[in-house]
Amino acid sequence: MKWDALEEEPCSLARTVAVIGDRWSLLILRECFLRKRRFEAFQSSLGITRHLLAERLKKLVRFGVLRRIPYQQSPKRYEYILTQKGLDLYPVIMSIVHWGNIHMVDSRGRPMLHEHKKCGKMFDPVMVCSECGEPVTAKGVHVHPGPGARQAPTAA
Amino acid sequence: MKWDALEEEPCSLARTVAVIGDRWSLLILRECFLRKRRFEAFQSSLGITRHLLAERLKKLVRFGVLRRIPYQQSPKRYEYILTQKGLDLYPVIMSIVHWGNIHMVDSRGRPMLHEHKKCGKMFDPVMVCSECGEPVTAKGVHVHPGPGARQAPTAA
DNA sequence: ATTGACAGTTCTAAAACAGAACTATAAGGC
DNA sequence: GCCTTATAGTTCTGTTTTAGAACTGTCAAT
Repeated sequence: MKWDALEEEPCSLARTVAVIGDRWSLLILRECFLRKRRFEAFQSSLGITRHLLAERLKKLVRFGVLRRIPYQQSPKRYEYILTQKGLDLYPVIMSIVHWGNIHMVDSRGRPMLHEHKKCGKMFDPVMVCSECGEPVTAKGVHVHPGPGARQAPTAA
Repeated sequence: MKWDALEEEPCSLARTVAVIGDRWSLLILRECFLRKRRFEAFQSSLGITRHLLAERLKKLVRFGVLRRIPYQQSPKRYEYILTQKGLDLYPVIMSIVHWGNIHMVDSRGRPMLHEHKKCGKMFDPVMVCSECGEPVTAKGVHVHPGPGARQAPTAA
């Protein structure tokens, strides 16, 4: 299956994987959420090759996750900032970080702590139901085909 | 940077990307959450090559996300089920699906709807603070170095 | 004895990636 | 004017990963 085919799948997970499901995109987005914006900044803190970085940035711009904006004329220089679509990836990033915090840290503990400005405390993200506010677990959810489901009986 | 190096990074996101940050692992896990368990089932519904499927399953078992369990003797046959570590990826999967639902669906609408058994309603997942229960956004969070932070001034 | 189901393994060609060098534009120091 | 530095890429070559198809081994059913 080609990458392009993934985007066309009738599955929201597959389509999102087409955007962020490679080795570098999520790491680039991590840097974006840490307020990094420039090519050299991404390259030096990630250790990604320049070639691949240029390509990934193009991809993220093409998908509307980042916007490429000139920050000076002569010589023209651009920086990359998160669009609203990109900012909306925050729960994805945070849930990944949280899983890593629980299951992948070594004896030294978490590399980062997160403070919720509103309440002032260090917190973990919790996923709850938009309707009743109770936590959501795999076993507590029932799946139904939606209007965009594929007709053939294949998973979506 | 090699995949192995990713696992060693002092960053919970990087370490999690080492587990799920490729093109197929998340799709395999999607099938697991949809109660698929067997090699042939994964292969036929994903269209992944058998070679790569075998390798990815091994990787997920090695990381403790899946467990390989015999379901019959003679001939020996195995199936793959989610461990607790794997079940804990549910918020990651759901936040990815939700982002796709908002930003990647075509005119036909969502391929899938999710019902919260507890309240009986179709819902969206919402990420809230474990301490105060209020929703979490990128701008409402402040990041601090934790005990596992790298000493050199590099992003983690 | 033959077919089919299942869970893989092995092979070759194509695509993606790593690592390093190179290009283009301009500012600043001498 | 000439040299160095900064930034944002592009180009090149060799290695690794992936796609696609065919093949293996074990057993049950016909």
